[in-house]
Amino acid sequence: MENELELDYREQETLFIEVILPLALQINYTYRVPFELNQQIEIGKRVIVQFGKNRMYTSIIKSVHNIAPENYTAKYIIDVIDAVPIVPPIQLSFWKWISKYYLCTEGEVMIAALPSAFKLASETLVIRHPNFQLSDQVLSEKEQALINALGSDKKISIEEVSELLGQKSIYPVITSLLDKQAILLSEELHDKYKPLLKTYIKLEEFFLDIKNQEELFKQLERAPKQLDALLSYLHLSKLNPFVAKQDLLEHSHAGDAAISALIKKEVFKAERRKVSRLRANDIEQFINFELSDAQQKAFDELKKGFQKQEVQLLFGVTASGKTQIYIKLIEEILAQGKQVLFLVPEIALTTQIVERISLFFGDKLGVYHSKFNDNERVEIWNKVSTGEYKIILGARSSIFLPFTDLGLIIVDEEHESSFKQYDPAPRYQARDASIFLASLYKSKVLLGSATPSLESYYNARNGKYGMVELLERYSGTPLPQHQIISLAEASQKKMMTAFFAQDLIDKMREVLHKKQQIILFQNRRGYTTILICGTCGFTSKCVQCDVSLTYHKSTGKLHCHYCGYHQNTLNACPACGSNNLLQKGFGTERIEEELELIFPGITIDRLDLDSTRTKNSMFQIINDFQHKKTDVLIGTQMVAKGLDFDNVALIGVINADTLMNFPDFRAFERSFQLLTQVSGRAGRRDEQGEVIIQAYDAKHRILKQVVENDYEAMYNEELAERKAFNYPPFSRMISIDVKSKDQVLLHNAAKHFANQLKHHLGDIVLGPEQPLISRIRSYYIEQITLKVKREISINTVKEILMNCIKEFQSEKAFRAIKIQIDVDPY
DNA sequence: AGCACGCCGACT
DNA sequence: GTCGGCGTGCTC
Repeated sequence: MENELELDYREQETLFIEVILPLALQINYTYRVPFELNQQIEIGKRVIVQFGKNRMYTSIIKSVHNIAPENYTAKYIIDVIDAVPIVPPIQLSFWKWISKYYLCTEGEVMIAALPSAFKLASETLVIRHPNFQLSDQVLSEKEQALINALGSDKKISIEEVSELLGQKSIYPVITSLLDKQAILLSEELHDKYKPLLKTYIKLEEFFLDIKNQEELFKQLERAPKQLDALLSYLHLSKLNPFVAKQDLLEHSHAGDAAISALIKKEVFKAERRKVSRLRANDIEQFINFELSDAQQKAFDELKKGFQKQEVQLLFGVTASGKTQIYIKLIEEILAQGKQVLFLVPEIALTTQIVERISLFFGDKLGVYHSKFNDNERVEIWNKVSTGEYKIILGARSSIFLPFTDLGLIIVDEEHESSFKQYDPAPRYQARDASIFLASLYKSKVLLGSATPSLESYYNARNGKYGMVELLERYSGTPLPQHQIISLAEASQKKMMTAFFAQDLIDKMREVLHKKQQIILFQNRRGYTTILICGTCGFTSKCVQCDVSLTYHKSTGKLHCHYCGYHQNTLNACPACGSNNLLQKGFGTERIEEELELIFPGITIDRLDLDSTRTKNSMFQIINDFQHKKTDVLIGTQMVAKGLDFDNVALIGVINADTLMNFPDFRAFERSFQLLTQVSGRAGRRDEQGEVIIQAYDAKHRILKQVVENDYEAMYNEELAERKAFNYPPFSRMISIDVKSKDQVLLHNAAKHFANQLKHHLGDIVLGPEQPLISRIRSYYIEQITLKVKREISINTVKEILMNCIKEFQSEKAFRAIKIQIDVDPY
């Protein structure tokens, strides 16, 4: 009764709403609600608004009030899209926090947070879903009209749809048709990502009961093939209730027809699922496992720790079985009826950890990932919102999903840099942001790593986080043995063949002879072949960026890694006309070539961004290596992350110097982490692996610390350095990029801006400096860095910074200068 | 982000 | 004489 009165009252009220538009706008915009939509207004729902002359945008209701704006007449909103809010209030506060902390607009957060199907705009194109059959669904009159208009292959923009239907309120129609999978939005057409699907068979639940099963056997007596299929299923399903149809066909004498018959009889259920890359013994290991004593102890400690502190760091050496501990912990949270967010680095999503977790939790688990197509992402969004999905495994952007009751966030490999988004804004750190997110949901956070980031370890040491250590490898396999080879010495003694020292070659020969496998690690693909003139030293540069072009054998062209520009390779030097052009440097391609010369006849594969792009399937490369079709796998960072192979006897690091010499204050920390992670891939279940690291600076302390697996020593020395030079965790950094197409103007502007900042903030302002790459995509860049001591209020600094930017941009001469801010730029 | 408005160069 | 280049400012 009371409710009704309230609604009655609201019906006559004039409502205004503040909305978040998916644009980089500094201020909020106010719209007026027509009376007939009053009741549909709710914070977190999407509304369609006109913004500017004739642009339509999907925006999110941020707040509702009845204060008419004074200086202008608010436009009416056009439509309310959602029946229920799609963004919960907690997430809206989270957006706000992100925008304040990382100095970006809420609109930018919205762009990052919502799948694009949620952001239809007037120019979005609609087409008919290729698989849609008219008979599939009951359509309303309007829906039918749109489908008819679309024909089989017409593209119609949202704006045209509106004209076509003769009404402004078309979004419910679009949403409903999307729901029914009758239409697609244009963005999805370009989607290249297709998960590999395979048919899996499962027994209907009714027949899990032994009595029902016996009954079934009797019924099938006269259908021997079907009986055979059933028996094979029962045998194979011991490991996993989902059995691949293919396996079933191979292991039984039954054919397709028999299985189809059983599906028809509702004995079997068929399901298309993403292909599992795991072999049976892996599955077994992960379905039926007991925690080892060490794991159990760590698990108990974690639980105890969570009673005192919200954030716990699980410091477990490589292959210590952190995943099993995660699983047990997830089970406990699920038992409390709460949701779990499991964050993994970008690359790890394509690897085994996903398989393991998804096998374990089945349909309670959703995987969220920027490469998934939009339909899938929307589906996951909705299932998180309704609580159907209890666990979300995903990359950094999954922190924006509409959790209802989040109980735990796990950040696996928390030291990984892919949790940080660099470009575009919001430039957020998902690990750090998730700690704030957890505080909003009153949930716990578990950070896991074998090589924690210095910050996290520092926080744990200072009691800000709890910490649990797991120092034993799960299988009991000893840590691999390391050997450092001095490249300086080897080349002096003429003991080098191409990039390989003789000792490494000898070891490789030995391993290959035993039919075991090798992984070679080469730091960056950027460290590749460049074309240099042997006569005058000329190298080809990118026309838009300040980098040398690199030669790619696969395309036969010179490529820029920053903007994708490419041109044909040169036959003669454009500067001096000489034909003496040399290939210099060594990328994974060159290593592959050289290796073929040294060991003719072996099979080699490469795992890097290029090979996975052109060959289209990282899965294939990994799979081949796993099934021992490949002897040597040459890879970049990718091989270090989340891959487990059990026949790798040797790991070779081609050149560790490129890692350590990287001009960044975290270079040593990163080198330690990467080399330790790479090393962790060595060794079989029962056999110690070997790691050979080649380096010019073979006596470097980081190498020693990697060999001795001495995180503590690395930590202490690094921390002392950080303290001495006032780097994080002893300070916070804000990096400011000043950009312009005009180099001279930029230089003056950057200087002027830096002085302005120095005037207000003093000597915490550093720069401007030219970054390593001073031009990208035709824009020149200069960098100003703020190093803010812990004692100084970061919020005050941010406020002053924003004011300075305002002031700076109000000067006419500097209007065209772009300023980009990155808070915690690492 | 996009779109209109506005002020300078090479074209029917 | 005009068409169109993209610099600048605004969008509730």
